[in-house]
Amino acid sequence: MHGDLPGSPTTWQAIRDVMMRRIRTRAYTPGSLIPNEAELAAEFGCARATVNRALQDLAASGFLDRRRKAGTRVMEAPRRKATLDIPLIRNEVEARGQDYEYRPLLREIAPPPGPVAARLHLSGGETMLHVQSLHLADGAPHMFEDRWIVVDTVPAITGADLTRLSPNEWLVRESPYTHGTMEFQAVAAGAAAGPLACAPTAPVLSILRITWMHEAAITHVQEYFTPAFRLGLEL
Amino acid sequence: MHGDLPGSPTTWQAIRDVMMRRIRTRAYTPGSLIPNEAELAAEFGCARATVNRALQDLAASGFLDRRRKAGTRVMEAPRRKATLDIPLIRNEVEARGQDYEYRPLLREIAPPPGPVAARLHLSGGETMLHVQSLHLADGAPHMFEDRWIVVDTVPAITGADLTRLSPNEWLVRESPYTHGTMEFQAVAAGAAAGPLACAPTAPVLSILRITWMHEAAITHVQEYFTPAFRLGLEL
DNA sequence: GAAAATAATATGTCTGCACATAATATTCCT
DNA sequence: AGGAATATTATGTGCAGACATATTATTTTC
Repeated sequence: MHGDLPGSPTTWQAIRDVMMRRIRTRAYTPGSLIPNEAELAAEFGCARATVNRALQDLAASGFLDRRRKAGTRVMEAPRRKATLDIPLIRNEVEARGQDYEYRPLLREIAPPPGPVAARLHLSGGETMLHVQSLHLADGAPHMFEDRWIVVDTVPAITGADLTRLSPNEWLVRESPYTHGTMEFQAVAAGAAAGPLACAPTAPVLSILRITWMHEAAITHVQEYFTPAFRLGLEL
Repeated sequence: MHGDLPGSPTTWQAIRDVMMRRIRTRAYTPGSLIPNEAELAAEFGCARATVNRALQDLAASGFLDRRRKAGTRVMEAPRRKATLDIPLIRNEVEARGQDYEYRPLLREIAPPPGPVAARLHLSGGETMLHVQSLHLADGAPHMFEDRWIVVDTVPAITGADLTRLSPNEWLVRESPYTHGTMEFQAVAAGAAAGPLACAPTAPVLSILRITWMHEAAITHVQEYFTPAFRLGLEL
């Protein structure tokens, strides 16, 4: 069982990688107990704290399940988590080497429509900033966004210049959020067909995103991507 | 600047949470340097290693940028990464309190079509297992999957009983993967319309997933969800 | 004045030790 | 036998000290 570390430096990352390999290759099978920290420390020739750091990392990534006294076991269904970073549209477009352009289409103060108010836990009488805008890549429509912002939560938004900076970029910079939700679905382009220059029946990927500052809703955005768009991510 | 910890226990998580709050509330502004580890250790009245553990966690989460000698600064655009766990369809359905059912539709040995071969870096002459199946929730169609499996990479699959266990569940149990990719897009139901019992023009969410064992492709799956489906996740 | 050598600094990490905490195993008592 | 008290065990976390490493700042050299 020895021979995995050829006398190499015993950093906690190195130990994590060896353990990861053992999990992947099923040297440790799903559901089984792995040796305890003291034994592993002896095997790797390092301090127990170093093993502990490595195993904590794997547990945080969902590959191990650790419980005091019960020991450490390999997770049955290694809940593969895809980490999908949510880049600013600008960065996403520019990362592909394309030119980014932002075009504001509408800006008004209005009360929220029923579904928006409901999702944000509002009564419906609040003052909200309603913004529609189009994001372009190399001059072609890329994404149309329909956004509602709760003015009470982010008062400074009313004074923001949203002609050059997109509301999302402004919010990211000026208004941190504590949590939020996202929903992906496929819809017919419908009202977004005009700005996206596609057929109203064309299937488009739509993302609904809602963010919160503690119990106060910040914003509600529905994004409609151009029909050809594919959202890719690594596992 | 003191008074954040009322003499409470100084665990690294507590320190992380205090620092997180300072970032969120802009006590530390984006782009700015925060005090170094020694200073923070003095402030919190703990060892430097404890502060280090806390800051490493925040850096791993993307809130801080740390560099030797340069110090630690708050990330300009806290790249929020949504972690989307990829549950087995069975678990996803059952988590909603619905009955899960799996129905195999097709099973054949065939060479891969061009696009599949290209994405898996195959020549096109390989033996592959082609499987189509339908996943149902409470008796209604939920997802249709069209899967190609590289027999050379997973020889045992040819002997697997896929009439009761879905190929995905079999693969998760028997064949670990090293990495993979996912792509989301909106498409017209098309050929999936039959199994999903919807119009061929209905917009459906489609996920393309490819997994690898080192350089060898394992499987290529195209999943088509029922039109009403929304994929939700937390930020 | 430009390039090279040197110093200073902040983070990265390991070690050995101590004690805390949670969960299980064992013993003891009635 | 049943239940409560106690011991045992594996992980969780803290501490102080030491050295490694990357990067920037400073000084020296030609």
